[in-house]
Amino acid sequence: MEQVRSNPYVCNALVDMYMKCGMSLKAREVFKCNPVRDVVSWTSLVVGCIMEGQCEEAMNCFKQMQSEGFQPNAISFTCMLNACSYTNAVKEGRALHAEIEKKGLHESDLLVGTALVNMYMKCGLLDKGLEVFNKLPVQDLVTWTALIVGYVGHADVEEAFMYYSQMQVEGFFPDSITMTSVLKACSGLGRAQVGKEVHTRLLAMELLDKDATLCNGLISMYAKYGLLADAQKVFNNTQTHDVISWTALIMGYAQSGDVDDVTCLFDEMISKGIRPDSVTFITVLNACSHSGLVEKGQTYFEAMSEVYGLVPISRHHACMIDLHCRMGQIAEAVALAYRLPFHPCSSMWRRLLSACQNLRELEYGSHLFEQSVQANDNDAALYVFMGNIMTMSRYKVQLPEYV
DNA sequence: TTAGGGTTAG
Repeated sequence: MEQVRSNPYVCNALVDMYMKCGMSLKAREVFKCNPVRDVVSWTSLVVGCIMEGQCEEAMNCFKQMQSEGFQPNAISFTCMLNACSYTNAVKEGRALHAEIEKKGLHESDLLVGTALVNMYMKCGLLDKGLEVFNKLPVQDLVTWTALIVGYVGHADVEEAFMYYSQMQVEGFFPDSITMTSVLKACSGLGRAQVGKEVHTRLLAMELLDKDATLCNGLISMYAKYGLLADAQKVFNNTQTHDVISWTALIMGYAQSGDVDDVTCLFDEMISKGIRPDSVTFITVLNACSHSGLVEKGQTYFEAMSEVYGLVPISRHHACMIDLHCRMGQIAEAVALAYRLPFHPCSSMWRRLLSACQNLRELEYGSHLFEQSVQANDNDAALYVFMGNIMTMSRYKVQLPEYV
């Protein structure tokens, strides 16, 4: 065993394995015992930190590696650029870019170039990402996809489609990762026809049988456009359904206002052995709220924690408050808000005050207004609601005199 | 002999 541990290659592989298995303490132990630490051992440590979401720690490791005299290479730069893109660390990313340019690594190594493009795009510096992309001596499918993903991620879907076309003109054939992003762009484009064309393309590429993400993306896209028959057809033609496929379909029906279909689908999902999750419940509770089904909503809300062990978050509570507000049950809505396990957020205060405005509830309104401005006195909407409540409740009180 | 690039839909 000692012989094995004294071999630097074995030590590096061990650090990498432990880090990738989430055993960072064990990895660090092996790292410390490594007789010949080098840029590879340090990089394994850096990658492990990034995988754990400890990007700041990754940057510290990178600096410490340099202070101990190890020069970063193309691989360590690539890893650090990833850390920057995860954390939006533009300043650090730019500093790495400068070092990379000094060494000419972006020109000699396409993986470094792609990581640079990706870093700028993820951080929202789209023009800079495009500039780096254009200056690369060569690009490949991954580099093009990084560019497209960047535009889609920042809701610039027209640009994304433009580069999707240009990529193909340049002779690069999209794969399932490219298409996942293109599909996401279709949902945000506002033109269902383009989505249908992408669907036809996916069928021709024979990607749908192999990729559940693409199928779910298609269901979701059709649901968003209100094309329920198309969403249902993709769902029916898909071999296996997970909670995401079911919820996407349920969302489509909820959007069309058909609460009976929503509850039927929910029951069917359960009967197939798929457990609903937090998002499924937000969808179902919203559907109940829009249809004014207080008791049904209450039943789902209780089942969420009692049957499925899910802890309601702010959005679930907001649905229940909204449900009572819609039904004019202001006392119940206020009671819910005061029983929350956290302070009501500003949208909840606004929802409650808006209900008071509609109901001309001066007493509840005044009380809620005081509470809400104590929590958030910068929200101008609260003052507007209160002004309206006062004006309208005065009208309500005076009304009998004029009748 | 060991470390690196693009996706995750509801």
